[in-house]
Parts: sequence; structure tokens; C-alpha cells
Amino acid sequence: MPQIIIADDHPMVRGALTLAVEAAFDQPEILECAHLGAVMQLLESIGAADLLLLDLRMPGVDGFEGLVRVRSQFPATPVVVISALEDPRLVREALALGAMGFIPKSTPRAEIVAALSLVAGGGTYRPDDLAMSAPPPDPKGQATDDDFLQRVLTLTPQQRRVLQLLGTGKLNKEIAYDLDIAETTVKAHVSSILHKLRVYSRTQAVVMAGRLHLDSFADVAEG
Amino acid sequence: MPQIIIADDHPMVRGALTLAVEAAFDQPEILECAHLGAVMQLLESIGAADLLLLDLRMPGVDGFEGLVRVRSQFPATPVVVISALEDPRLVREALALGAMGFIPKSTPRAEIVAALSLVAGGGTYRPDDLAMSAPPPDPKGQATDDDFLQRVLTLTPQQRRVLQLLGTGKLNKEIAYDLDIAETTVKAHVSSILHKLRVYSRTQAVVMAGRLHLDSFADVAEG
DNA sequence: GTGCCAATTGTACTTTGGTACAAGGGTGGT
DNA sequence: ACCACCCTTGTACCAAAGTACAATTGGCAC
Repeated sequence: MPQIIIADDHPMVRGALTLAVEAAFDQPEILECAHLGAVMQLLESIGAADLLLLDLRMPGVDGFEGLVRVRSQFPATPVVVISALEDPRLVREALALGAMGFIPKSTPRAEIVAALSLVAGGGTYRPDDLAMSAPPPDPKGQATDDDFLQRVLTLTPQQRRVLQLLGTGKLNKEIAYDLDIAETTVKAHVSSILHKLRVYSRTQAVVMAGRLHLDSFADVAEG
Repeated sequence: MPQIIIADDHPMVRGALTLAVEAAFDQPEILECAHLGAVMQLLESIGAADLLLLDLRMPGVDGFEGLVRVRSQFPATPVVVISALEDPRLVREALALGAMGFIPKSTPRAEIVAALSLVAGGGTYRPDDLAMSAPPPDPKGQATDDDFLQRVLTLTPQQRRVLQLLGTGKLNKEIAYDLDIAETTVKAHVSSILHKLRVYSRTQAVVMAGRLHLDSFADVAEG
């Protein structure tokens, strides 16, 4: 009996997704969450789910922060991103961040079902019209956010946990206490993180990683 | 002949503001900019302007980043924020960040003229209906962004420049090179900054300061 | 089993980061 | 002139950060 979490702050959306999930899986146990906190709490209690349908925008979480946090803390749980937007950049970034799929809310129900089955089978899904749109290679030699994302994905789960705590400005000593490991170990992780991310100080790592969370600039009309 | 910079990416808005400026000042020299880069470049060449009308949202700059950068680099130039939004929180935050006024685009022309005169005379302007709405005191003992803003404002101009470079993840050595001062001096500034901001490491300072730039969450419909 | 890798820890070392104290030059106000 | 404040720099010292090398444990795959 597969455990499937549906996380969206809009009850109507959860209802629609529930139908799709019930059509795609055999006797699924569906767990609904209205905000990210509930998702994290739920995952902590059950360890891992068989699938997480995660809305990009929920109370208290802007862009990819939720995705990043879930992927960091619970890398074993496959995540499919649900979103009202379908900007190709968003799709690419979500997948680069480890999402197993990206389903716009405008997707027909039949296709949602197919998408969920695809992901359940180990595949990754993205909207049809984007399937072939290869990510445009960056002509400039400068490091881009996408490059950085790829590097973040090479971090091990524990290293991501360390990175997350780095992002709060904690000292190695504090991180060690939080994760209940030796400060030496933290240093080892940090050192490895810096190499993988190709930066020379924790502060730079924090600055770079900080961008990822809030770069889901859903263009607002005009300010 | 007062030099006044009008920075807004929308030509129509610049035109309207030009009229207001011409009504409020005697023979003003009006300099128009369509994006923040032009503003910074202009200020660097002329050193300081008598007034800067700055749109919150311009190409390449989301929320208060532009305001922060101008205030940091050119603290002598008074800034009046122009915005389509008029959320009281935005108004308070803009003023807390050192803006001398906040003018919603919906403001009647006559009032804009009055507001500009007010600021030119050393006063600060905010929309009428907000004049009396005191910032709600925080009941919780926790440190808030507003607290932090107040502390950032106690930094000296040079210290803000250092903080800004800290925010890019640079080493003290690099900051020293950029500002053409000794590393010892940078350390002195950093040390003072940490005390004023009440944090214990540069990374924490960067994390805290990082929030200010992007917290202008102009609520998007639904993602 | 063998091999690979994540995770852990230790020792020892170098480099940054940060504090404390002292001091000279500049600006602006009283 | 005097004071306050900013900016600058130096010396000296301590703490934190980061590197390098080596070693053990445990899980997972072939």
C-alpha cells in the first residue's frame, strides 16, 4: 500500500490530485498537507513516502525552498512538483534540484495519471512541449545558477544537512551539536562541500546556496 | 540648479514624475534612468544628487535591493521611493532602510509635488493614511527583521560597503583590495559590524542581511 | 567475499577570522 | 580650541575555519 503525500494549500487542488493518485496507484494511502511544516513533520514520522506531490507555492515557502528542504532531508522520497506556472526555466530548475517530475496544474487529468505512473516506475515527467527543449547551453564562461545546482546535487544527504545549517550561520561547533557528530566530522563535510561547490569559504557557499531558494521570480506585473 | 534623478523603467511614469519635479523645484536638472545600473553609474560620475526618485521594481532589481545599494554607496543622496504598491509594511521597511519618502504611484499629482517639497526641505513623506499607523510593536521577544534593519542603519557608510562585499562571500583580503585599504582595517570594520548587528560571525551577518533584499514579497496570485 | 562509498573520527597543520588595545589624521560642530 | 566621530593602521593574541592524511565502520552492489 503505497504512501503518497499530497501537499498543496488549496483544498480543491488536493481533491483533484487525490482523484489522479487513486487512478494511478493501487489502493494508495493518501496523506494531505496544507503547508510545508506538515510535510516535514509527516516525513519525519514515517521516514519516507513513496511519492510526494508538492506545490511550489505554499504558505511560508516561496520558490524552491520547500523542494530543496525535502530533497535535502529526505532524499529517498521522490518528489513531483505541482505548479500553476510552467515557465521552462522553472521546470528545468525543479528537475535539476532533484524533482522526479513537474506537473502544471493545467495538465489534463488523464495525463496527470500517466505522469504519476511514469514517475512511480522510476521515470521523470515534464510537460510534453518541453520534452525536447534542451537547456540552452550558456555561451558565457561565467558560472551560472544551473551549474551550481548541478553541484549541489552531487552532495550527499548528510552534506546537504550540513549545508542547510551553514545557511543559518551556525558555527561548526553548533552544527556538530545539532547533528550529534564531532566537530571534526563537520569540518570534513564542510571541506568536501566547498570543494564540490567550488568555493573557498563557507560564506560563499551560503551566498550561492541562498540564491537557489528565492530565484523563482514569478514575474509580477509591475511594482 | 538642483540635480534630480528619476529612475523608473516606465517612460510614462518618468514623464509624470518629471512634471511633478518641475513643479516642486526651481529649474531642476532632471536626469532619467531606466534601470539601476544607470543610476549607480550616474551617481558615481556626479558623486551625489540632490534627490533620487527610485522605483522599487526595475529590471534586474527586485525589492529593496536597489534602495539598499544606493543608500550604502551614496548615503548623501536622499532617496524617495516610488512604487505601485502601498502595503504599510513596504512603506515602513523602505523608511527604515533610509528612504526619505514613499510615494505610491496612485498619489494625486498635487500631493506628489507637496511631498517632493517636503523631502527637499529635509522632511520625510509617507502616504496620508499611514501617517498615524504606528508600527505594531512586536510582542514576542524574538529578534525581527525590523530590529535588524534598525541595526543596519547604525552602520557607517564604509561599514555598509564592507557589509555589501561580505554579502558576496569575499575574504577580508579581497575586501581590502576592493576598497583599497589594509586588511587590518577591514577586520576592524567587520568586528564593529558584527557587534552592531549582534551576531557572532560574518556568515550570520550575511544570512541576516540577505533577507532584507528579497523580503518585498509582492504577493503573487498563486503558484 | 570484494569493492565502492557514505559517514565517522582523529591528529596535526596552515590560514582566516575576530578581538583588544593603542594611536594618528580628518571632518564637522560647539 | 575642543570634542566627537569616522577612517585608518599597527601589534598581538586567540578562536574558528579549512586542509591533508590516515583509519574504522557499515551498507549496498556485483
